[in-house]
Amino acid sequence: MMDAPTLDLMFHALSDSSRRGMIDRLGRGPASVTELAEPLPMALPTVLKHLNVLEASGIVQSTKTGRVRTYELRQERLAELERWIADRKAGWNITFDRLDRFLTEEEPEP
Amino acid sequence: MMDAPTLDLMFHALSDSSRRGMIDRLGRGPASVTELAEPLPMALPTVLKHLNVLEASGIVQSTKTGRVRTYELRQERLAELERWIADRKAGWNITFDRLDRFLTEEEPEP
DNA sequence: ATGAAACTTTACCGAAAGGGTAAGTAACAG
DNA sequence: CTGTTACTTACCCTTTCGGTAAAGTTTCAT
Repeated sequence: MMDAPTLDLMFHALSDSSRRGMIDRLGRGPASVTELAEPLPMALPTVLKHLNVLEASGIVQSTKTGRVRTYELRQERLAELERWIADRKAGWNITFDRLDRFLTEEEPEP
Repeated sequence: MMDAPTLDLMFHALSDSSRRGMIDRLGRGPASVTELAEPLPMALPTVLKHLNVLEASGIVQSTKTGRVRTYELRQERLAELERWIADRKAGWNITFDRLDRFLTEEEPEP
């Protein structure tokens, strides 16, 4: 069960199209800062900030080897988010309606 | 296929726990502004802003009857978001690996 | 016709977000 | 040991965000 602050960070991380672009890129395998920055129309330090946001949210993970830092996607985290949405999308309507009918002793549906 | 600005709005809408609380509430059926505001520790105008954010993103929809405005969830939109995440979670790795092997005429896996 | 209920609008505030420059450090390549 | 590559840090600037109070509007009940 993901807690509220984590959900804040993850959804916020996804709310920017540059960051989503990086995620798309990482979907095809790990990449360095420079590789991730290359298609983006912004300065390197700005890219770094985006990557920090992504990593702080847990969507992405990085390790440094020599002078290059390599980022990779953490699909499990995306899976958790997907689950969160799936739960809301479904809605608890039917279940609660049935429960309510049961508790109030009304007629079952025809 | 949802466009970038829409994704921005939807993910941003979900990045606040008060707004997610409203979504949870709406998962059990439509509700008025007052009902949605009731559990939240903030002034009405603030709640209104949150609802506007949710509605602008398309996650929620409202109609006014008399003096009360009723909000309801739009699960289709959540379904679209879920799909977006699912696509990234899966990763295009396998497909591209196979394509790459095919294009470069390497040996197939043992 | 009056008043309460249920929003709505306006105006303002402090903090955080997204962007940039400039300068700094760390590891290679020669 | 010097230059270059690949990040990293430190600030600065502007816009957006979440929140407020106060005043306005529209309905509904009496």
